[in-house]
Amino acid sequence: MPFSVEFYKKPTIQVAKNLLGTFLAHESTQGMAVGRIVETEAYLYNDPSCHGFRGETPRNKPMFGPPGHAYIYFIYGMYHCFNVVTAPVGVGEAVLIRSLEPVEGIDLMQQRRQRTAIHELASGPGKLVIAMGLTREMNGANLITSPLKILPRESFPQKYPARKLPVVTTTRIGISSGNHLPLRFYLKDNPFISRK
DNA sequence: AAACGGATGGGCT
DNA sequence: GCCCATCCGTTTG
Repeated sequence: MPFSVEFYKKPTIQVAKNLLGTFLAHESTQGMAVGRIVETEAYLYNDPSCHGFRGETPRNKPMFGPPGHAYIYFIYGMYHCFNVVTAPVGVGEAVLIRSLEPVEGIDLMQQRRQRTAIHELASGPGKLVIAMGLTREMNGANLITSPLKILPRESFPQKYPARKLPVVTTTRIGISSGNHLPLRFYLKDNPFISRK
């Protein structure tokens, strides 16, 4: 069962931390792909590096909509990044999903990525969008009712039994403003994060 | 092991 | 016209 909207209504930094250890699942016509979220970044309305900072535009529209939806945008002419929308309607905030640990549908991910090494499949925001088969058309998708969902930490108890998950907090990657803010979060010692 | 640069196109000042 | 919330192969130390 996916999270209800209550999960996404909490403060954005809280959601960014709570997403660690949960699972992103996409059921496509090609098959099911599941990845464990191991690295996130928070983007806040009053932060110049946040797409929502200068107000709503056609591109960032989903950020200003209800929480619990996808915000997928095109970057560097070649890639897309996937975000989870947070904050109330009218407030443009989101959590960037930066890396996944492949869990299910690994053969499908390898096919989509044209790579065999497990560590290369989804250890970066552009990579995971490809591995999971996310497309531009899924921008704005409802993460509770659409084929793209987020599942709680307890969803795969045989592989990931309940335990404390130490979280490291540090600065974000690839931005040119707000660099000093402690808004990047990842699971300590996890080998699937994009960068140390 | 780290640094570098090319690919490639939409968004916004 | 410049700036990107990136990735990957190649070069350099």
